[in-house]
Amino acid sequence: MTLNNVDLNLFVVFDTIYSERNLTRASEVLNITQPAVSNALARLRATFDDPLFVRTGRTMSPTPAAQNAIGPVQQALRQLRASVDQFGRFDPQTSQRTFHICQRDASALVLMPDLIKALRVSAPGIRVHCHQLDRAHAPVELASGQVDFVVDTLLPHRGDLNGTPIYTDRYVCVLRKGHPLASKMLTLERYLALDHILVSGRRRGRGLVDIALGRLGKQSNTVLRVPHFQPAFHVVMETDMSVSAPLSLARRYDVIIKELPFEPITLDSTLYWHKKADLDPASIWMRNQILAAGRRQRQSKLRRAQVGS
DNA sequence: GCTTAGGGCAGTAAGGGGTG
DNA sequence: CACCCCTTACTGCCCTAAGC
Repeated sequence: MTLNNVDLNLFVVFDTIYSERNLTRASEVLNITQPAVSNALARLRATFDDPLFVRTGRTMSPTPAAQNAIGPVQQALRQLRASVDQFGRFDPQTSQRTFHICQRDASALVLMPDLIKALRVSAPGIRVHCHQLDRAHAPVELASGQVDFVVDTLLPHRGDLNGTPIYTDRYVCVLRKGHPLASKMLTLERYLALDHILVSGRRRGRGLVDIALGRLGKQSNTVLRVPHFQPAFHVVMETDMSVSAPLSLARRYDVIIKELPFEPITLDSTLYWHKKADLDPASIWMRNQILAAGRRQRQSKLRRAQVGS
């Protein structure tokens, strides 16, 4: 028996006849005429190559083959009905869905604690898997469904992706507590004299800070290059080196924060998703959760203190 | 895009078997 | 034997594919 040649409605008829043990009552339940049920039963008999139900007095008794089939059929129908009921709905309280998010460590460090804290309350069954951002492959991964969301400053423009800003951050200079410059004004000369850490996922090329300094005809003294911010902060806290990092991230460490002594570098974090997920209730719900975490991030920044110069 | 032919399914009507 | 109820034959409707 191949399923593509079988009308799956026949299994609903099978289940109803089994429950009612009577074709006339089954027809009333199914809201079709009795001969229609009889014809459906004839097709079921041809499909299963078994009488399935035989008349014993005034009832239709199931054959051993029907007895064997009814369990799996009823289980399959239950699953189908549950799927139909769930279609187009998303209940965060009961969902077991896993969301895959590609992002850099900076946005993960800023967004995830707040996002996950909120999810543990509103959606305890939901899982979040964060993946390292590969900007070149991110659009393809979104299109294939391997990844649900990408958080990045800028993705190559594609018509099949949608994006909305989450929060805007700006770069600041980070020093350890007790650093010789901790209580001094950070001038451009003093900044250029520091040993710097460059955080970049790329193996070569200038960072945002050196691009800005380049416009002034200057260059920082970069002595360490790392792919993530977390090791950079730990090195800063143990040495007299400095790192230029997003303010919202710097605030999470016990460090001295100074405004950069040149043109401000802003960073617009954007949430990207594929257009095919536009109307997916689960995707809509998660987008709102991420955007809400971004809003809370902005509000907490406004509430907190000024940065030194 | 329209027409037509064919297949599948449900409905009606009639027939027939089983039961009380 | 009357009644219940299943099966069968026939009909009409709908959908799909092929041809133009």
